[in-house]
Amino acid sequence: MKAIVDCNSFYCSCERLFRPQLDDKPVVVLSNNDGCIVSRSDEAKAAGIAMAVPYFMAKDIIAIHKVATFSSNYNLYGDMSWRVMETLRIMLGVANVEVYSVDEAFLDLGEEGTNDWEKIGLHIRQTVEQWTGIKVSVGIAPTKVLSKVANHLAKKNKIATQCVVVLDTQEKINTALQDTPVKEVWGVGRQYAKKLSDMYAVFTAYDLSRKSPEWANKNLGGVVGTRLVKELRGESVQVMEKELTVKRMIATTRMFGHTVKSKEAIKEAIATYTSKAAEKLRRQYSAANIISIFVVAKGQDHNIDFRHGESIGSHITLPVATSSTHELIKPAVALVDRIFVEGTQYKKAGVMLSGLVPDATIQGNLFTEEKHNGKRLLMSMVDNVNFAMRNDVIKFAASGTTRNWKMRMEMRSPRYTSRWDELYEIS
DNA sequence: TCTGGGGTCCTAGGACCC
DNA sequence: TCTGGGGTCCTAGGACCC
Repeated sequence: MKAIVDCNSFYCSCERLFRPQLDDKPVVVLSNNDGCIVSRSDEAKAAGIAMAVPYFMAKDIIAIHKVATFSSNYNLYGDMSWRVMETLRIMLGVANVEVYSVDEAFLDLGEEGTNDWEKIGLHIRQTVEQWTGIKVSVGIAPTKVLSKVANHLAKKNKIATQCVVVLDTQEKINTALQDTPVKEVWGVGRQYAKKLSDMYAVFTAYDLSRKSPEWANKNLGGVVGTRLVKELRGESVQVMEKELTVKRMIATTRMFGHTVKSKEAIKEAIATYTSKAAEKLRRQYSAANIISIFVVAKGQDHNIDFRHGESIGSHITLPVATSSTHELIKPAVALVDRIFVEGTQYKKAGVMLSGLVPDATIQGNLFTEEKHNGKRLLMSMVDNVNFAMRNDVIKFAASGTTRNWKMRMEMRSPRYTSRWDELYEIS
């Protein structure tokens, strides 16, 4: 059996840990730049605040219902996430926990059919809450996709289910699938949901489970759809990812706090994002072959995908893969000259590193001097100092010092669990 | 006036190789 | 007039996830 453990309104729950007076009050957390609402407590949902709405559009309803509002505090959420995952690893063994996202993990519960899955689910939920203070929902079923369905039902019905739903018989599975609109199935997004209902009269997860894998192969994106239907029918084809996987692409992209029209400011931002991306790169012991940048002008769709849109992006393939900030910054900043247009107001920029390889086995280049991924040791020291002291104590001059393009973050709570000078105080 | 920031997998088609 | 049969690698683009 597989389980998925999903933290309830994760970012809001983290904020409440240190403000228990907010426990039964509406709470929301905003995205970077205080742009949209990305996490809502049940009370905020009940007040009618939708997911992902722009903050400025929700301000009225927030005021009316006195909703506690926070900027996102990723240091806090990251640390709490680690505590939750560590609890699961201690309970089930490292090999049986697959961290799926900051607030979700799949568990492998083994195959014995005699287990009391409800009891196991409840025990997991209670232990995580007791050890970390974070409330979770647990879905248990024969496959990953079905466990997601179970989890969905647990969250929809917290009181009756005690946040644990088990689908261990075909009967329970069928009932659950009939209660689930097809668009809520994991792997069915907006496009497929529309196609399924408009063209094939598939409205519920149950309808989809009645289709054959061959049908899915033809009409639902090939092998992806095939796997999806098989999982809905109880055949486990999505295996647990046992090993820590390294990322194949690393991106750092941000909206600016205000629009920016000076080329120098754009270059500072690109240099800063490159430093951030390079840190992520070194954290997973990778080096990058390709560096891409993009900018988004004021009028353009801010959601534009950084891999597309030739006109605003540019990339360069490096002669030799590297993870050194200084070797990445120079070409990244040079790319700004290619795409910057004088007189344009920009609102967003980003850097993306790809063509990633392990930094221990970098392919040399016949035509360049061998440098051994220059200054790897120096970079490690910079990373260590920045980690131990404070973000960006040491930075590259190209990143600038004024940074008037930096994003807004006006309502962030203290980093209670990861900064000595921001510890929770009891008076 | 103000709308996030990351990631994944898969497929089709073109270039190129023998 | 006729014109093989495999491969691989890369890129662009489409879908999805949180």
